[in-house]
Amino acid sequence: MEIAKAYNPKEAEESHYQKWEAAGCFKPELNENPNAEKYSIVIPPPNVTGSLHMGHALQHTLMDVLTRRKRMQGFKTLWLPGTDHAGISVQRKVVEQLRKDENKSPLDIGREEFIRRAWKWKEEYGNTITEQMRREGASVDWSRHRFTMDESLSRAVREVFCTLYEEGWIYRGLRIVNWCPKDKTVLSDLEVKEETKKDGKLTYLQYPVKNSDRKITVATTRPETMLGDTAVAVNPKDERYKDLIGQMIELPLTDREIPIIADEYVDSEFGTGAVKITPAHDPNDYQVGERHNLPQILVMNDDATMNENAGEEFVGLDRFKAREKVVEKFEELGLLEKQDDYEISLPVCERCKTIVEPILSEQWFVKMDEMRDIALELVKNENAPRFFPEVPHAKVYTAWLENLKDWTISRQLWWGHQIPAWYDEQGNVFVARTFEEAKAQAGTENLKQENDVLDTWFSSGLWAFSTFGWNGEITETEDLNTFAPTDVLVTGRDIIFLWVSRMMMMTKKFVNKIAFNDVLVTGTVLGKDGKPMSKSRGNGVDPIEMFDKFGVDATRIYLASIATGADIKWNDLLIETYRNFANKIWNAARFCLMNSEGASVDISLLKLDENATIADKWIISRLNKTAQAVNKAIDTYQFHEAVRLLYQFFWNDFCDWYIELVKDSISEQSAVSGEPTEEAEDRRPKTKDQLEARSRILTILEQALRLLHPFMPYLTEELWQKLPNVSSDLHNAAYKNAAQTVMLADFPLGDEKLIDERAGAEMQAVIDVISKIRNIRAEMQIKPSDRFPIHIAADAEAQKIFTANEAQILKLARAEKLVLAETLDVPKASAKAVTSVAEIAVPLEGLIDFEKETARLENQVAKLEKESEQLNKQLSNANFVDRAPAEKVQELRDRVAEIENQTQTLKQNLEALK
RNA sequence: GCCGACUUAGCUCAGUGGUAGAGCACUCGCUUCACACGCGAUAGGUCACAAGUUCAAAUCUUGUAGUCGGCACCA
Repeated sequence: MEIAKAYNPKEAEESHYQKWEAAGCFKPELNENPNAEKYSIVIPPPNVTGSLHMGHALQHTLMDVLTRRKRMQGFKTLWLPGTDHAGISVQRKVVEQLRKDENKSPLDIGREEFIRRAWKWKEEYGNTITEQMRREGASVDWSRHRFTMDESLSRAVREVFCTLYEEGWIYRGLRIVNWCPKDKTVLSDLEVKEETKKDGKLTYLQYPVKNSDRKITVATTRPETMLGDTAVAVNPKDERYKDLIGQMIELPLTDREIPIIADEYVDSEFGTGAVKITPAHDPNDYQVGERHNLPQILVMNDDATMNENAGEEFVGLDRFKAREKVVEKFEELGLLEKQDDYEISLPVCERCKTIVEPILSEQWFVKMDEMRDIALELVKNENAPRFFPEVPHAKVYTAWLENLKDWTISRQLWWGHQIPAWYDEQGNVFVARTFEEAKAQAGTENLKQENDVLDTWFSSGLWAFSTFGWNGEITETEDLNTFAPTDVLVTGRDIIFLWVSRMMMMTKKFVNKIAFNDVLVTGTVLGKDGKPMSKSRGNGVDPIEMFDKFGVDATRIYLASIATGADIKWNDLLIETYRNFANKIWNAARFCLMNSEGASVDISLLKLDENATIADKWIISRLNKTAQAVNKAIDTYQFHEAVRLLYQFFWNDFCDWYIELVKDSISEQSAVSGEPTEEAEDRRPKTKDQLEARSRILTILEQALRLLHPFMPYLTEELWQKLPNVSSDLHNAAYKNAAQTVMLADFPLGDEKLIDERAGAEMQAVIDVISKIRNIRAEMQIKPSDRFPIHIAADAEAQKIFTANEAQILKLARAEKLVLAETLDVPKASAKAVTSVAEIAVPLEGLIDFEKETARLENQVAKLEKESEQLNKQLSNANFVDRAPAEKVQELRDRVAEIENQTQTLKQNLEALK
C-alpha cells in the first residue's frame, strides 16, 4: 500500500465532511435504535455578521467532541446549529453599504426596502461562519439549522412578548437609558462597557444663590449637562448647607431658577457635598428628581448634539464642544472655581466604542423582579443546571441576579423583530400577536405599529426551545419532547448573564423545563500578550489560518488540550505539538499498513489469551485503561485530561514501545529467514503467528482511531478508511446499516476484564532493562553499531520474562546476546546497572571509561540515597507508623527495602571498579 | 469598595492529603529499513510568602504580596 510519508491535513479535510453530511451521519434519525437515549446540544448562535474566532473554535471543538462520542456510543444525538440576526451589527453593515453604493440613508429608501436589503445582505454574507463550521468538522444537523428571524422563531418572539405584556412583566416607560449617539439606539446595561480614562476632568462650578452673595459649588465631569439642571442637592445633615435648603439658585447660562433640596443620596464627604441634579441625564439624578418632583429637562438630541432646551448659544453643538463652551462661559462669568485632573471610567458602546449618553427616553422594559426569582429558584433547585467549573460561575451568577435591574428591550432599529404593539391616534397602545387582533382590541383600523424592534438577545433568550419548533401556536413538537432540555450548554463567561441566565428564565417560564442540564463555561483564549484577543489590540489569532498552517485536527485537539476552564494564553508552539502528534499517528498507521498484507481488523484478537505475548497483554491492558479514563474525563468535561491520556497512550505506549516490540514479528523480513526482503518479494505473512500479530496491531490501531476520532475526525477517518476489512460490523449497533465510517464505530468504553496488572509489571521489567542499557550506551558513548552481550542476574521468574522477550531486548538495547543467570559473573571492565528485579552488566573490555562509570554509578547511588533518606525520615516518625494507613506504611517499607537493595548492589559495583 | 480566580522547571500549563509532571526550549548522542513534524539519553523546581490543621500539605484553613477578571461606585 502506498502511503505518503507525512500527513497532509488538506487532503484528508477535503472530502470526508461532504460524505458524512451526504450520508446523513449528523442526523439523529440515522440512529435505528428506537430505545436509544438522546443526547442533545444547541449551539450558542454565532452572530450572522461574524466570522469564526478562536472562542468559537474552542467551543465548537468541545461540542463536537461531546457529540461525536455520544453518537459513537449509540445515543440519538443532535447538535443543532444556527445563527442570530445581530440587530445593530447588520443594521450598521446595510447602512454603510447604502451610503457607499448609493449615497443614501435608510430614510431615503424606507423601512420596507431597508429590511429587504438587510435580508439580501444576510443571504449574501451571512453564511461565512456556517461555511467555516463545515471546515471545523462540526457534526451539526444542518437540516435543523435555525435563524432567530425564521418565521417560527419570530412567531415565538411575538408570543412571548405578548404574554409577558399581558401578565405585566413587560411595560413601556420613561426611564434613564444608555443611549448610543452613533447607532442612535438604546442599549441594555450589558451592552455597555466601562473604559477607564486617565485624562478626565472634574470641573467645579459655582452657582449663585438668589438674594444672597453666597455661591454654592458643585463638581461635575459633564459640565454641559448643567444646562438641564433642575436642582442642587445637599445632605440634610450637612451643617455647611443646612441654611441654604429651600433657597433658590440662579442657574448660570440659563434664565432658570432652581431649588436647593435636601436628599440622603448626597455624600457629604465627596467633592463639595453639593450635587447638581440633572434628572433627564443621569440615573441617580433621575431618582432624586422623582422623589422631589423636579422637572426633567432634556438638553440633547439623539445624536448627542444640544437641543433648543440648552439655549440659543448651545443648540446644535456636539456634547463635547458644548462642554468646552460651558466651561469657557463660566470662566468668563468668574464662576469657574477650578478644574482637577480626574481618572474617570466612561461607559462606551460595546460595539462602536462611542461614549454612551445616559438620557431620559421612553422605552420598553422587562421587569426583572419575578424573573430573578425564577432564576434564583432554579439554581437552588436540585435539578438545577450544573455549572462546570462550578466555582466561581454558580456564585457569580447568583450574585449578579441579586441586583438585577429591569431590561431595556426596545431598539431604535429596523432590522429585527418589530415590537407587536400598535398606537391609535390618541397614543393608546395595543399589544397583540397580529394586526388583526390589535384592530379588534382598538376598535379602529387607524393604527400605527411601534417602530422599535426588540433586542437581539430577546429572541436568543428563547433559543433553548424556539429552535425545537415552539412558537406559541405550536407548543409541543417531537423535537421538543425528544431533545429538550439539552444535555449541556457550552459557552463563554462573557455571556452568562447576557444570555444564559435569560434563557434559563424564559425556558422555565414558557415550557416549564430547565433549559439544559449542564452549563460548561469555557475559559477565554487570550492573545500572546495575555490579553483578550481583539481587533483593536491586533493580538488576534485566526483559527482559519491555524487550520491552514497546522491542520484542523491539530488545532482541534490543541484547543481541547487547553480546555481546563481557565483562561489560556495562545501559543503557536503548542499547536505544533499536536501537528506533530497527527503526523505521528499517520506514521504509526503507515507502518502498520505497510505490514498488513493478509491481515484484517479483528476484535476477537483483543483478548488476554495464551496466544498473546506479554507485550500484547500489556498494550491491550493499557488500551482498556486508557479508554476507561478517557470516557471518565469527557463525562466530567476534563477535555485536557482526555487529550493527555490519548497522547500518552498513542505515543508513549503504542509507538515508543508496542510497535518497537512487535516490529520484527510483523514486518516482512523477519519471520522465516531474518533477511531483508527485496521490494518485489512476496509480502504475504510467513506464519500464522505473524498474520495474527499483524491483525492484532491493526486492531489496536483501529481502537485508538476510534478513541481519537471525536478530537481528530479527519485524520482518523482518513486512516480508518485505509484499514483492511473494516466494515459496519465495527459500528455501534444503532447504525448497523449506515455508511461505513469511523464516526459511527462503537466508542470503546474500556473493559475491566481486559486490564492485566501483572502484564503491566512484567512489561515494566523489560522496559527497565532496556532503558538501563540504553543509559549505559549513551553515557559510555558507545556507537550505535557496536554490539555487546548483556548479562542479567535475576530470579527464575524474572528470567522467564526476559527469555520470553529476548529478541525484543536484544533489538531495542542493540545487544548481541543475552546471558541469564542467578548471579553475575562478569569481567571487571563492565558497566553495571540495577532495576527492581534485575542486576545488569555490560562487559566493555577496552571501551569502558572507569572514571565515567564511577561517576555514573555514584550519581545513581546519590539519587537513591536522597530518596531513601526522605522515606526513612517518614518511617522513623512513630506517629506516622501508628496513624497512617497500614497499606501506606507497607508501601514505603517495600520501597525502602528495594532502594537499599539497589544501593547495595551499586556500591558493590563501585567497589569492583577500584 | 465588594466578590472571585490565579501565582508549580527558562516558556506555556497539568496535578484537590501520601516519594514533584507534560509539551516546547536547553545539553549530549543518533539520517537505526513508520515518522528528523523523528529516535535515544541527560539536565532543570525551597510548588509566591508566612502561620495553622494533620502522622503527612503544591493540595485543606487563615493572613500577606503580586497578577488578572467580574460587580458596585464614580457629583
